[in-house]
Amino acid sequence: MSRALPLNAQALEIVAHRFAVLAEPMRLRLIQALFKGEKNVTALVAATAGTQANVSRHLQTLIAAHILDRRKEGLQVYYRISDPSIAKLCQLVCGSLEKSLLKQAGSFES
Amino acid sequence: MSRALPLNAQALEIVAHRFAVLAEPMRLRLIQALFKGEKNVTALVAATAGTQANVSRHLQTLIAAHILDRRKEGLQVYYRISDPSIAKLCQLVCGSLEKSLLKQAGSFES
DNA sequence: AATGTGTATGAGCATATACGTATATACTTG
DNA sequence: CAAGTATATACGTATATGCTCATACACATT
Repeated sequence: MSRALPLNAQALEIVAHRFAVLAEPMRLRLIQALFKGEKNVTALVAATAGTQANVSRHLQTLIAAHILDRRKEGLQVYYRISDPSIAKLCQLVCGSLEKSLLKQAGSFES
Repeated sequence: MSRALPLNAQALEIVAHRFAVLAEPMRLRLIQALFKGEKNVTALVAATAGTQANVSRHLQTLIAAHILDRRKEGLQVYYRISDPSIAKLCQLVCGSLEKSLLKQAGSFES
C-alpha cells in the first residue's frame, strides 16, 4: 500500500483535491472541534464562531471528501471524524511548520 | 512538539496555507519529480509537460512555502525538496485515499 | 394541521489564483 | 559588446470558491 510510485494525472488530481479540502481555516476549525468527539451543527456553529449557513456548507464539503461522517438523531445531525489519518496529517504539518518557523526565528539570533 | 492543543486563528491560517500549496496537481507533479533528486527548471518543464512560465511560478510558490530549496549553478537553477515531511504527507494522503476508494469499490461487490 | 427548531441549499457578489503570452532579468560565450 | 540560453515576472483573462442573505427542507410538538 502507498508505494512511492509516480502517480498518474488523475490520481494527482484526487490527491490535490484532498489537500484543497484541508486548505480552509474554517474547515480546519471544524475538524479541530471534532477531535474531541462528535458534535451537532449548532454546537459546531458555536465552537467555530461561524454562521450556520457557512458551517453547514463546509460540513458538506468534508462529508463529500469522506473526512467526516454524519448521524441524524431527530432534528439534529451529529458529525464526527471518519478518517483516522486526518489527525496524523495535521500533526505532520504542524510539526514541519514549527521546525520551519524555529529555523526562521534562528536567523534573528546573535 | 506538535501536541494536540487547539490552534489559534493565525496558526490555522498558516496550516491551511500549507495545505493550499499542496492542493495543485502541477505542484504535486513537481514535488514527485523531485523525489528522485534535484533537477533544474528545464528538466522539470520536460518532466511535467508544463510551460516554462507556469513551472517557474509554481516553483516560486513552493520555495516561498519552504518546501523546496534552490541552488544556482551558472545559468541553471537546481531545485530540490527541503522539507522531509512532504514525502510522509503524500504517503498518508495516498494511503487514506486508497482505503476510501477500496471501501467504495466494495460497495459494488456481491 | 400549524408552528417552531435545526439543518441544508440557492442566488449573487467578492476574491483568489492558475494559466498563457509576452517580456524582463541573469548569466555565458563568441 | 552582441547574441544566445535559462529562468523569472508582469499583465490580462478565465474559473473556482468562500461568504452572506434569504429560503427551503426535515422533523418535532402542540
